[in-house]
Amino acid sequence: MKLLDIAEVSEKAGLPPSTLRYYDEIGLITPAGRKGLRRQFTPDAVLQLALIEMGKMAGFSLDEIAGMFGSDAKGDVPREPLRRKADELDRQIRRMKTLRDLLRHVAECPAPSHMECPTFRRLVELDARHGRTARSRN
Amino acid sequence: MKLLDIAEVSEKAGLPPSTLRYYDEIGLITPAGRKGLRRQFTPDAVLQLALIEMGKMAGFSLDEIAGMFGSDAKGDVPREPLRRKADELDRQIRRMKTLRDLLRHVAECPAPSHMECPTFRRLVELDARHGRTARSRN
DNA sequence: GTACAACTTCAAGTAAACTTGAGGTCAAGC
DNA sequence: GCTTGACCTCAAGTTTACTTGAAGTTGTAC
Repeated sequence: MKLLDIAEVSEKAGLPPSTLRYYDEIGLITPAGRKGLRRQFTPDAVLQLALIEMGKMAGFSLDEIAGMFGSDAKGDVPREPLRRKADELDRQIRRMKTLRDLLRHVAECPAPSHMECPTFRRLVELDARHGRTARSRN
Repeated sequence: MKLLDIAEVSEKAGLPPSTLRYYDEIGLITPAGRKGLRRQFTPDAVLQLALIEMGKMAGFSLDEIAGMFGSDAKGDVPREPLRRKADELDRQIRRMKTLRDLLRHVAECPAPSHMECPTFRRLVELDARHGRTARSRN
């Protein structure tokens, strides 16, 4: 299997080498080996990094991401937490759709101030009610 | 108009008073006035905070959020950037749906390692292609 | 009119996720 | 076999978004 060095992975994943070293340091990714001091990665590392980016984009911490896909070795990621994360994502997607609609509305709405626009208020209030149970990032 | 003191707003918004003070300090929210030293807020502050939470959840920085809804006074938030943010949100929503599907799949899939599962790989690769142009959080 | 709980300010501390820089190592091409 | 550029390590610095704590102030209830 052909191995890639850090610069190639960095390039393909669109992340600086310093980030890859950091991820290695915290155990989020693991080089397949070393050539001298230099890290060598399998091509799958690029895929793994795409996965990590996805997790970050969804607001998960690197720790959480490690928990989801990291314990590959054991073969047994607990399923129930994963389902809960998926449900959480569904709620988050709902809220993001509301925010998207809000932004589009504000871009169109002639009201002097958003807070005076009933459509705007309705959307925020709707979210406030449904968002109660959803996770907030910190 | 009846004003709320910081504890009431904190309670209704589900945020600690220290956070409200911090948001005030950075100009993200503005108390309607003071009673002695004490901040007094309009009921709308609660709505505004819900809006801020939504923005945070979508991965916007407090600065970006201020830019979206903050310059209320001027009455003229530039529309084009807002539309672009909305489009960005659409892409993000697409990726989050992929991640959600991935999580659900991993919770079900009997493959010994995700990376060996072709369904898994296909989903990640699909995202990697589409995610290229999308914003990454930092 | 005094007690006190709830507010206030301001400086410093914290956590996550990196980046930067100094000083060292080494594989590859000439 | 030597240069060189790309890698390495490790410590310290950076940014964002807060929290904490000490020391002071004040509206409200008694």
